[in-house]
Amino acid sequence: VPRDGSVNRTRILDAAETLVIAHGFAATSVDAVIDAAGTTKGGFFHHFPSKGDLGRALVERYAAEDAVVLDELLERAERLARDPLQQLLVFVGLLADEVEAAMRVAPGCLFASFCYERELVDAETRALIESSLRLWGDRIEAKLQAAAAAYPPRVEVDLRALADQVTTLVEGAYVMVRALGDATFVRGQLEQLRSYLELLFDPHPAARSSSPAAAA
Amino acid sequence: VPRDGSVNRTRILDAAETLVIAHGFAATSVDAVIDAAGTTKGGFFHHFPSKGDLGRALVERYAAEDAVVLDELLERAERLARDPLQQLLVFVGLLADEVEAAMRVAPGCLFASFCYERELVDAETRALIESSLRLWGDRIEAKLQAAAAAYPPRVEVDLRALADQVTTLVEGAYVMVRALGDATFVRGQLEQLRSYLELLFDPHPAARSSSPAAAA
Amino acid sequence: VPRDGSVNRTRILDAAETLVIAHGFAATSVDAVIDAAGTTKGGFFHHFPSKGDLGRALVERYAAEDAVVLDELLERAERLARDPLQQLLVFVGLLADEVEAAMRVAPGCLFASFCYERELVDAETRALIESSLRLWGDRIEAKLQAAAAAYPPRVEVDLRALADQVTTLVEGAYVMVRALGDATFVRGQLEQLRSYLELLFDPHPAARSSSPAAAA
Amino acid sequence: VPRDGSVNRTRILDAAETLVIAHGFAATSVDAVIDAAGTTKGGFFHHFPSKGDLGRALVERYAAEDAVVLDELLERAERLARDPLQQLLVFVGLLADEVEAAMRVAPGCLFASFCYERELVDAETRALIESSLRLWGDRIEAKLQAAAAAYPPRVEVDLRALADQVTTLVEGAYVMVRALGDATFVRGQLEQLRSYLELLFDPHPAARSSSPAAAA
DNA sequence: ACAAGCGGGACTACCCGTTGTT
DNA sequence: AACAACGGGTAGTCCCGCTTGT
Repeated sequence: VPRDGSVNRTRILDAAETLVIAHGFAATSVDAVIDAAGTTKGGFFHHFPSKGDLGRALVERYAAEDAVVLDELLERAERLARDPLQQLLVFVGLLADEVEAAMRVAPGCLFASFCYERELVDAETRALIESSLRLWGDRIEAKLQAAAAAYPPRVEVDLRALADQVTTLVEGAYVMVRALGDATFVRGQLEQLRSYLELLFDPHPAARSSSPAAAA
Repeated sequence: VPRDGSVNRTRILDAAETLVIAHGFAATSVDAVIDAAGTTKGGFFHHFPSKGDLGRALVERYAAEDAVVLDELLERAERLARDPLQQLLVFVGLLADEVEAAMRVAPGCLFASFCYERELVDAETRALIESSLRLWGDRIEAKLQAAAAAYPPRVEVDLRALADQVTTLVEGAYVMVRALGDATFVRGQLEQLRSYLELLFDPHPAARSSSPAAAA
Repeated sequence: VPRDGSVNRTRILDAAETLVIAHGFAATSVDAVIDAAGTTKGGFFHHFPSKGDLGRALVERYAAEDAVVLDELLERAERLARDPLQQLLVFVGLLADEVEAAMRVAPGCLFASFCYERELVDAETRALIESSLRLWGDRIEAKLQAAAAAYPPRVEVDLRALADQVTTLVEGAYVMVRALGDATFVRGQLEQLRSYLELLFDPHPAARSSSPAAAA
Repeated sequence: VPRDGSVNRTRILDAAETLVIAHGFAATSVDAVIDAAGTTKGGFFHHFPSKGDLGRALVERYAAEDAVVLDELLERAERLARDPLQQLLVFVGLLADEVEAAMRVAPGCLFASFCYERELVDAETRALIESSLRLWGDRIEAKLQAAAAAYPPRVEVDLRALADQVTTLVEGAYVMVRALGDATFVRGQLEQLRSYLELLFDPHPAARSSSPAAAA
């Protein structure tokens, strides 16, 4: 192997990811990426024939990491609880931790950054984003079906839409956090989802009424 | 009326809004706006001293329209139902109609477009977005408190977070719709919220498992 | 009319023509044209949306001037002689003067410059060049037919090929002049053509043999 | 033989020659040559210290091949005919075949490609081109003198200019073929030259008008 | 001999904003 | 008040050639 270019390549991707999440893709100039990564035009275009290729590589890497996070959270939830409903509740809790931490680092989802410049993104990259988001829905829907089999839902629900609510809330929370500037916002939203799941699959609804209350 | 420059101004804003929602603000060039609006450089810079001023004007107009929509939906909900819980449920339903229709026209929220280029947006514009989003939370939270007073929530909940879930779901849905390409997605998410509200404020939980319909 | 941009535009075209003939089109950078024309990037791209458009404009102007030269030379030849053969001989002589003068200014034909980067030139520009060169053939062929009607050619000849020999020799001479550095070269070649025409349409071949000779 | 680098070198030269004739030298990037030759940066700069060196090598090889072609055509003409005039006529005919075939492969003369970017070519390369073209003139002029000795020319002619007409017509024809897209064009021009030579050195001009064929 | 990462500069294209002119 | 011409700067792309490694 000649000089290992992957180091430089990774530095470029890291710098670009930060900048894209902060400013958007179009507003992130190649020069800015180069400066942040400490490399040069030549080096950049050696690794990425065009800015569009950088975008695709960015999304590819992000999607791969995203899939790993999903797997890990599910796995941990499955280890921490045996009951499918409990696993789901734990999963949502773990996710809240994860996302809140991520928001403190970089308050934004790379996928959303690209979605908000949708018309300028090539089809391949869009497909990558789509399948990444669908993966979350698929995995969570499966868990929901297991939970629904054990605990019949108290109202008729579209389990797919419910599964997609996880990603929807997280994506929405990213926007809200950017607008309101409060990183704890996600947790609040995911807590609502946990309450919903508990109420929806509650086998003994009447027993609950003992705990009253509402926060300010 | 003598020659009214506001016609031209409106045409520029309309064209710009469409382009910004499609491509983002940074990727929307003044020239492109001019072409789409059918005007010229001179005309543009007569109405907007700089591109940034266009951005602010865009957000201002969008915020004003947004406040009107919020008012109207709440008012209609209040006319259609007397019970605060029912008003909320109606409101969420009306909102689903509204947003789904908006998504077919332009699948995106202007606020989110600017949030995703946050670092580049001036403080005044950001403040405008923030207060717009907080307004929804404020109004809905008030309704929730009324509902909670009438129907003690079956689990402890943060009513503010619950109120914010409306905007969070809508913003998240915009991202998801762009990623998945399915405009009906919002409705599915807001239906979940309705179910959650029903379960949360249900005065007769035990009776539910047989009749899944909403109580009067 | 606002500020008269045609002055600036003409300056750009003049500078570009000189540079393209000297270095070729690809090797002529827009920056070099700008410097030579004393204008700026903005000014340049206002008049020519792309470098390719400059190329086309260059060829268009050159073709128009070329057609004028052809007309004038033919007209002058027709005034200086009545006999079609004599007109042709005069025409070739006038052309020699014209081309030799042109070569001292800029030793090259713009058409040829573009032909030598043929694969990079757009179809419209190529068509323009083609029809310009065909025009010379057409006009000269017509004259040749008149001459041939008066003086039957002494050998069978393709009058079209003979007509095209004028442009072929001029184009070839441009290459040779660039290679050998001798601007008088064209005259020598066109003199040959005159001799050929004289011999070909000579009504009294036998009488000629009295003048022997050959130069070193 | 051990590893022979000359194979790779030749592949580079071949690829470069094709590209230069198609696009010109300046417009031919080293990267494009590398791709077409199937080699790499390292390989290229091993054989050619700079792009300019490639240019010179290209011209050197082309000049050498050109000299061989000239020798062969003259030699064949000398074998096919004994009379110097006939040898010339045969030579021009053979040349027409040769050039027409060459034009179908690559419609252009490498020398002319460089001449049309004259200002950018180094002196050594230019000298090479000049002497190559002079060589044709020298050899043909010698033949013409032999012919003129045997058959006194019917009009006073500059034999050097006449000798140079061969290269001039061929170079001019390359331009015309590129412009008009008709590879048979050269033949037509060289046929004119043959007619001219026949008429010029015709010992029995009067007899011609009835028998247009060539005399033995 | 060849392979590939890399440096930095140059090129085309475009962008935002200004200036005159009608 | 509308508009073309213009100014200067920046964007993305590519290019040549050097260096480091095998």
